[in-house]
Amino acid sequence: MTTELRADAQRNLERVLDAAEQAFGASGPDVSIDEIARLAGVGHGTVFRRFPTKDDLMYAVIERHVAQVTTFASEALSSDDPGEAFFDFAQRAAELMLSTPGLHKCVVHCGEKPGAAELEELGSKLVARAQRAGAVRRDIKPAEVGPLIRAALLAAPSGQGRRYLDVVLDGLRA
Amino acid sequence: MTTELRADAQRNLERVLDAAEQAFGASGPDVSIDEIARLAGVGHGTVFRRFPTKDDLMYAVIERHVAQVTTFASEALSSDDPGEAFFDFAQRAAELMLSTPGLHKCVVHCGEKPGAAELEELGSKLVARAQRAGAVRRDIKPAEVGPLIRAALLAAPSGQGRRYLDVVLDGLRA
DNA sequence: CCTGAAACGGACCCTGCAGTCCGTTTACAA
DNA sequence: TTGTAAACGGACTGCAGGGTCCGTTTCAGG
Repeated sequence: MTTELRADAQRNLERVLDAAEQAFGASGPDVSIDEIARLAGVGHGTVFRRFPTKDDLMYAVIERHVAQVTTFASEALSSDDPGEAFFDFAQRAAELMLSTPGLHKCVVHCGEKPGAAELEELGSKLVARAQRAGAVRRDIKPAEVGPLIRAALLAAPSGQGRRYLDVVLDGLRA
Repeated sequence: MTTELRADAQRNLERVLDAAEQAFGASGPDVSIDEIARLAGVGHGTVFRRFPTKDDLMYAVIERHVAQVTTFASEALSSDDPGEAFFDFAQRAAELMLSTPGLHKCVVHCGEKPGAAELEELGSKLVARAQRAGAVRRDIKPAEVGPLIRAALLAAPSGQGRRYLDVVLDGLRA
C-alpha cells in the first residue's frame, strides 16, 4: 500500500493503530491519547503527527472494522437464499461487534459513517433482497437495521448479547 | 415533604432539579454543572451544596423519572389483560423516554438503577404475567426487557423511535 | 562514514470542568 | 429592628486531556 513511509514510521503507525483498536474497542471513545500512546510504546507526539486529531485516529480504527464487515456483506450477497444470507450476515457482523464493545460508542460518537458508503450500499441490497423474498418485514428501511442491531448489542450486559440480538432479529422477520 | 429547608433554598433546589432535568434530558451526562447552574439562574456553588457530586444530581433527576415510570407500571398491573397491559406499559414508558433522550445515557453512565428496586419488581411481575399468559416469549428474563427497549430508543435517530420500538416489541412477542 | 531529511517523544500550553472556600447576603424568629 | 444561622455565588484550585513545539535521534542514500 502506502509505503512512502520510513521503516520506523511504518512500524509505529501499525503499533498505534493496533493499540488504538484495542483501547477503543475495550473502553470506548473516552480513552486518552496518552493511554493509547503508552500502549503502543510511543510518545504521544508521534500519534498526533500521524493523526492530527483524536477523531482522525478513531475514524481510522473504525474504517478497519467497517472494511471487515463489508467483506461479510459482499460474501452474503453471493448467497442465493436472501433471507438466510441476511440473518447469517447479521450474526457474523454482531459477532465482530461483540468482541469490541467500545467501538460501538465510537461509531456513535462520530456521527456515524467514516468510510461506510460501500457497506451502506451492500447492506441495503441485502436487506431489500430479503424483504422482497418475504423474510424481513417491509416497514423498515435498510438504513435502520444497522443502528437497531448495534443498539441491542450496546445495551447487552456482556454475555447476553446473543439473546438480545435474537430478539431484535425476530422482530425484523416478516 | 422535606420542609426543613429555608424558603429560598427550597425554591433554588427545585430550580436546579428542573434545569438539570432539562439539560441532562437534552444532552446527556456531559453537560457541565456550570451550564445547569446557569440554566437554573444560580451560582454553581449552590448546586454543589445540595448535590455534593455531579453524579448525585444525576441520580436525583433519574429518580424522578423512575418514580413516574413506576406509577405507570403499577397502573398496568391493575389491568386484567396481562399481554395488553405489558405492551401498553412499554409504550407509555417509551413515550416518556423519547421526550428526554439524554437521560438514557445518564442511566447507562450510572451503572444503572438509582432507586429502581421497586420498578424492577413491578416490571418483573408485569413481564412474568405476560409470559404466563403466552403474550411474551419465554426465553427472556424480565430484567432484560428494560435495557432492550432503552437500547432501541437510544439508537433511534430522532423521530424513528416509534418504529424501532415496534420492532423490539414484536421481537418480544411469543 | 557522513549528512540531511524524516521521525521521534516529552515538555509545554491551554481549555474546560469538577469540586472547595469564604466573604456577602438573606430569611426568619425573637 | 436586629442578631444569627443558613444559604448564596463567584473566585479559586487541581487535574485531565487534547494539541503544539522543538531539541534530539534515527533512517537511508551517497
